[in-house]
Amino acid sequence: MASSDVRSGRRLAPPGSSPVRRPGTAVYSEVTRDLRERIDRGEYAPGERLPAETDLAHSYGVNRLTVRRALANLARAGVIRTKHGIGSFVREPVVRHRIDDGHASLSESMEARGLAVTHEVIAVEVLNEEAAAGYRFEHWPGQVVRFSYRRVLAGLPWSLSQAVMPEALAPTSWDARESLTAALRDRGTQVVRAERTFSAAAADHDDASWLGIELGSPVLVVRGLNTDPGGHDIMRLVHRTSAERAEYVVRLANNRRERP
Amino acid sequence: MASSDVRSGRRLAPPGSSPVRRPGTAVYSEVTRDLRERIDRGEYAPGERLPAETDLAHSYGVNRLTVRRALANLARAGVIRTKHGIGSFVREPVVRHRIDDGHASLSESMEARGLAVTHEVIAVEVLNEEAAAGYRFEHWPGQVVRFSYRRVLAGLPWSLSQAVMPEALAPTSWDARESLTAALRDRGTQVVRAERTFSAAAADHDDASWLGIELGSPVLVVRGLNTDPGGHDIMRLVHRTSAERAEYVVRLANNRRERP
DNA sequence: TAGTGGTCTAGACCACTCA
DNA sequence: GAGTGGTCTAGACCACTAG
Repeated sequence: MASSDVRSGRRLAPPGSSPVRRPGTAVYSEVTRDLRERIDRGEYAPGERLPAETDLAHSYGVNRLTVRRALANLARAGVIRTKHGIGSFVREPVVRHRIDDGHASLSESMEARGLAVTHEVIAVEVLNEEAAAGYRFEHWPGQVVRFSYRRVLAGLPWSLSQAVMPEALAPTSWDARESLTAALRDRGTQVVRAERTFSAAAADHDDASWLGIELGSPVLVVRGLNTDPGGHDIMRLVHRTSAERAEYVVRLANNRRERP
Repeated sequence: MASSDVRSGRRLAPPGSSPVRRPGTAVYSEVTRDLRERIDRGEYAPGERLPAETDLAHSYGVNRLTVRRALANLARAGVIRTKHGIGSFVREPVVRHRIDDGHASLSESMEARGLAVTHEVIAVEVLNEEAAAGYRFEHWPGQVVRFSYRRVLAGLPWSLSQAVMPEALAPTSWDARESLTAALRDRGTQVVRAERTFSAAAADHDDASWLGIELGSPVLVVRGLNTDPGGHDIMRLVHRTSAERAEYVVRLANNRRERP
C-alpha cells in the first residue's frame, strides 16, 4: 500500500507511484488537478463515467475520502456530475448562452437562434398579507400572485424562476411554450422591461435539485422589474441560473451597435 | 458517548441529546442548520469566535469531521470565516452595494454615497503575441497592456480585476485613489461604457486569497467593453466580486426614472 | 508550548440503481 | 444481489498562531 506522505515525511513514495503527492500541496488538491487534466486531455470524455471512487482511491494510492474530496471540488466547479448509486460522469462542455438585452425575453432571444424554451410551472400561489408586503404594486391594489416555474432550454434545465404580479393581471392559463411576458401580452397587457439587477449566490437545496447542479455551486441571480407602458410596476422577477450556462449581455446607452 | 444514529438505526439518541439528529437527514446538514440558526438568533454574534471544532463535536455528540463539514458549508455560504490556527468567526453582516449604471464607474457610484474606493495594483504586463491574440484593438495596433489590480471599498476587498488596453493609451502612473477610467481621462482619453456582461463563477485560488473568501464561493463576474466617443474599442475589463457584496443594477432603455 | 484548524487513513454501514 | 456513491466514526499527525 502506497500510504506514504511526503509532506509529513512518514515515508517516501515508491518509485513509479502515482503523480499526486508533492511536498507543500494537499493530496486532494493534486488529485483534483490530475483528474481535471485528464478530463481536459480527453482521457475521460464528456458523458463518460469515471472509475468508481474505490478504484480511483486504489490507483492513486490514497484513501477514498481523499478522492471524494477531489470529486466534490470538480462537481462544484461543474466539471463532473455525480449520481448516487451510479457514478461520476464528465459533463458535456457547457454552452454558455448570451442573453442579449436587445430582445424582450429569453424565449425571443433563444428562438432567434433556433433554440426552444419551455416553462414548467411549479406552483402558483396567492400571497398572504405578510408575504405580499414586499411586493406593492401601487396602481394595482388587491391580491398578489406568485408564479414559481422552471425554464428549460433545449431540453436542459435553465433557470429556477419566480414572478410576482397583481392577481388582476395574472394569466389564468399559461401555455408552457410561451413566456410569462407573452402570456400577459395575450391578455392585453403590454410589458416593458424597466430594470435588471445582477448578483451571484451559492446554490441552495432547491436550486441544486431543480437545476441539476451541486449544492453550493455558483448561481447567477437576475432580478427584474417590469412596468406597463405608462411606467407603473406590474411584475417582479427572479431568475436563478446555473453559472456555467448563462451570460447576460447588456448594451449601454449612446453606443448601440451590432457585435458578433 | 452519544454516537447513536437514527438514520442507520444503530441506536436511539438518548433523551435530551443534541437536536441535530433527525431521521432522513444527514447529521452534517442538521449541524449546519443548527449553527446557522444560532448565528441568526445572535447566539454567536458577528465577529465572535465559534467554539473550537473539537468542542463543537463533543457538544453535538458527533465526530469532528462531521462538524468540519458543516463549518465548510457555512464558510462557502459566507456566514463564517475560518482562520487556520485561530478559529472560526461569524462574519459581519454583508453590505450588498448596488452599483448603478447611471454612474461612470464604481468609484463615482460609491463616492456619491461617501464611500472610498482605492486600487491596489498587482501587476502590469505587456502581453506577448499569444496572450494578446484575444484582445485586438482595431484602431490601436501595437502592444497591449494588462493591468491586474484589486479594488477596495471602505477598507474591505471588493473585486479582483483586470483591464486590457492598448499600450499607447495606458497610463504610466496611476493614483490608487482614482479609477483606471479616470486615469485615462486625465491623459486626455474619454471613455464610454459600451457593453457589460454578467455571469457567475466559483472562486478560484486567486479569488479566494485576494478577496478573503472561501475557495468555491460564488463570484459575480462582470465583463466590460469600453470605447472612445467614436465607438472604437479601447479597453476590456473583468471584475470578479465576492457574491455577497455586489449587486449591479441596470436601468433599461425607454423607461429611465429614479427609484429608491 | 498550548490550542486551533487542516489533512489523511482505515473501516464500517447506509441508500440508491440496475440487471 | 452486486456495484455505486453518501455518511459517519475513531484516531493520528501536520501547520499555523499566539502568549
